[in-house]
Amino acid sequence: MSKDQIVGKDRPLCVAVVDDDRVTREGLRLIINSTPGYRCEHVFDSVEAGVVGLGSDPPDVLLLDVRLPGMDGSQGVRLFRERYPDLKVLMLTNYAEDDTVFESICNGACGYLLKKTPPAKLLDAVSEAACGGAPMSPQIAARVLEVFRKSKPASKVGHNLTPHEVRLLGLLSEGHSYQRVADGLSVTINTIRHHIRSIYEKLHVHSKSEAVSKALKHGIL
Amino acid sequence: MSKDQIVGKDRPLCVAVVDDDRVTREGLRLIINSTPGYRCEHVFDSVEAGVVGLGSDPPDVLLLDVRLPGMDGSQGVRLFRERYPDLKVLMLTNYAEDDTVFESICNGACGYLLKKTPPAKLLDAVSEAACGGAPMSPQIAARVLEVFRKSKPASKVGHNLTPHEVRLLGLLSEGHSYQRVADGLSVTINTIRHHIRSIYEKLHVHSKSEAVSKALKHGIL
DNA sequence: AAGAATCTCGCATGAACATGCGGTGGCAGG
DNA sequence: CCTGCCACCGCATGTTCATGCGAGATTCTT
Repeated sequence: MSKDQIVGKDRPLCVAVVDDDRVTREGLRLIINSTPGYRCEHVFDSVEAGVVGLGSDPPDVLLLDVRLPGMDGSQGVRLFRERYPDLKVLMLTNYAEDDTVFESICNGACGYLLKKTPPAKLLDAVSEAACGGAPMSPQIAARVLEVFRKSKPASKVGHNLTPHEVRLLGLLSEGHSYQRVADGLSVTINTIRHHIRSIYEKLHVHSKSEAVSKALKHGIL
Repeated sequence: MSKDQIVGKDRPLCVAVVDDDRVTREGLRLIINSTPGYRCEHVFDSVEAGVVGLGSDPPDVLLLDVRLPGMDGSQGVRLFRERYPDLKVLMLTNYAEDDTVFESICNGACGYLLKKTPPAKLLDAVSEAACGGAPMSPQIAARVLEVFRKSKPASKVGHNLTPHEVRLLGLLSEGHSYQRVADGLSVTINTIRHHIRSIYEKLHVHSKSEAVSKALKHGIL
């Protein structure tokens, strides 16, 4: 574990917490401060308080609750990341089903933990985040993978298309005309037309845009 | 931890291993069998050997090496999943940089671990996988998130398009002609033309197919 | 009340496309 | 050897599209 690269050095790993629940907040602070190599100096009850409270001395890692009064954590992560580009933000949530998972990730969160994560694993996750990793509770990771899979669904299935036809389709999707494609591939425009015909038959479409749409949605491109 | 839901019950968690390196293979078997609640009865040195060797009694979890002689693990995972739909496949790899990560995931792997993962964490991951989680080494998770972010980049940003224009674009991507869209929306074809013009300007494209392509890639549709 | 944005509609012209028909040659498998 | 699949080439017809120029209506902001 690359954990040792940080923990155990002269400087302790600095963690801040944003959570509207006082018990959780202080509990985390206690856990962190009672572990050698970790330090928690700042806790806040909202994103708004956090962005001003951190000042010019940001921590290494921020534990950020998802559900907060005022600005949501899933939105807030963007604020923090804009102000402190090196800050690693770990989201905390009670429910793996929460759809804000994806929003948070797109906004720059580097990890996502369930609040029921035991202290030892939580601290593990903190140091892994500090090292550039992306610790996630397995339930949450499962949801991410699910979406990930859907985004690249086919990948070689239903693929009657020949490699040539795929390449052609790719060029068309970039907005090239038949003539441009023909020139690019050093063939005649008539050849292009022929291939397009085959593509249309195989994809059961009748226009360039429909072909492109189908190809993209089915992961052919 | 939902681990307790499986481990500790009457039936031990059954694990199989596919790895071409004998030391790794037997090492894993030893680790697993020397831990209460886990059982490893089958180890194989290739995907091919695994798919026939498992027979009609598949394990709960399969640890599958990525790099293998013959069929790659990243491809093999599909085979295993087709034959045993309930089987959870955890990929093992030496390098987090490996691009087969994504291929494996799309092919049905439920998790991805670095081989240097310590035994305790590995067994943890196994039981988490068995419970439907998706354990991933943080370095690998970081790569997944990176790709994930890129795949949903805009989603509400750069969205100059008006709702009408978006709807129009959607219809066009389905292969409808201007006239059909016009009829569908009860407007003239000239109106459609005008909107298309605006869309082209905003997306900086010059053809239907390019517009559809850009819209799909940027998550506008 | 002025201005911006959006939606509506019109016309004209050249370019691009969809689809019909035809043909040659190569290479794999039955 | 023949049949199918693929890549290549040609032509002709009618349809659709891209883009130039206009204009009037609504709604929301300033």
